[in-house]
Amino acid sequence: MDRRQRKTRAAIFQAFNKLLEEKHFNNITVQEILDEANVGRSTFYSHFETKDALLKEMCTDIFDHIFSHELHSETSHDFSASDHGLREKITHLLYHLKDNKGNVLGVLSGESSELFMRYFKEYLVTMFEQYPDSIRQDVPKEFAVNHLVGSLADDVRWWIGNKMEMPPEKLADCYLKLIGYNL
Amino acid sequence: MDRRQRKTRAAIFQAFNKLLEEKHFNNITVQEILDEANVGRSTFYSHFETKDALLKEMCTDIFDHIFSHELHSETSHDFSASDHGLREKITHLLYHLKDNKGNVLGVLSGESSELFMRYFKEYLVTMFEQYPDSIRQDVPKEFAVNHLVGSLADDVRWWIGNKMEMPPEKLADCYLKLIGYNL
DNA sequence: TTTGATAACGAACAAATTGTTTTGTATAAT
DNA sequence: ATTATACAAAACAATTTGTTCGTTATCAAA
Repeated sequence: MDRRQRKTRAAIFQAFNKLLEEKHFNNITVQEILDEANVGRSTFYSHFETKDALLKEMCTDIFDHIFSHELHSETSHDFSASDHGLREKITHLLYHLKDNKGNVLGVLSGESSELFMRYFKEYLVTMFEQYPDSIRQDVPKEFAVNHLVGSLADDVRWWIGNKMEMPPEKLADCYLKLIGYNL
Repeated sequence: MDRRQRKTRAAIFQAFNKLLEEKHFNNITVQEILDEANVGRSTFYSHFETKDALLKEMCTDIFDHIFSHELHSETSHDFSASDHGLREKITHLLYHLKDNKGNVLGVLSGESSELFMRYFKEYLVTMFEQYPDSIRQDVPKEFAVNHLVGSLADDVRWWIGNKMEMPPEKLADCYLKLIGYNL
């Protein structure tokens, strides 16, 4: 990709993210993004079809980044114990979210988290399916998965809304306690 | 309130709700609402300042209705056992949601549930505060409440999305199991 | 460094949408 | 029956959207 393209794309993302921290998605005009990013109108529309598409691409960008790290061997954050458990997986995920604080704060802490949350949950569903033990058998599976994913996503949103003050290990611990995950 | 006002207000609510079942809030124009409700443009704006205000008023209308029933003595749905427990409270709430299926389906099953969920959670917070026993002590209280409220709201959304097939008692039971509420 | 390609700019544009205003008609409450 | 006012319809300015086009600036490759 051309350096110029990367530059504008980054500028638009950054501007959009900043605006999302201040106001709702619906109330942000393309013109505001243009002014904030110092980008021409035609340039914007050569990159993104609509404002919705922009949000969508920004979300996938973030998750592709975070969850690609998630798949690698974990060399950046060292855990003393094994890293195959759900607890470690969640902790790891939270660390990556924290590393990308600047990118997720706007979309996830603001009032426009709806779309972002949808994507987030999609990824979480696949994550939980790797841990069948976490899914209780005494309730319908579909319900159980929805509950695990929904509550984790919501807890994470709360966490981000609180400036990620709580340490990742602590959040993971609290979450696992509340879903009755005892190992 | 004038009968004519009630009539238009109801027509607008119904039209808006129908449209919400079909498409996202953002993509619904005022003109579509007018056509669906057979209401003049000036009339609409004499009732609601904006489209956002319309959604907001519709949400509060629904909740005021549901939760006012919630406060009454429960004569409509008969529970054999006592009705002071969290389990009964939740079951009761679900019944009322089911009674108002026509009003909540659009706002809560569609893609625009964000705002509705916010209101819903506000009411749920006050509900849970009436049941201190449900809030675990081994995690920060704020976190625990957020988790209980968020997951219940999310479970209810899932339930509504599934056409409320699962019986209220069953849903309440599944939820209480997953939050580790053992009576 | 030159050169060809292409990305960005800026202005102007039509189309859609919003929210307001006005005038005349219909319907409510008393 | 009378007075209030809610409604409809149409016209309106103001925003916003998404497109087009001619020009300039920047990149990558030779």
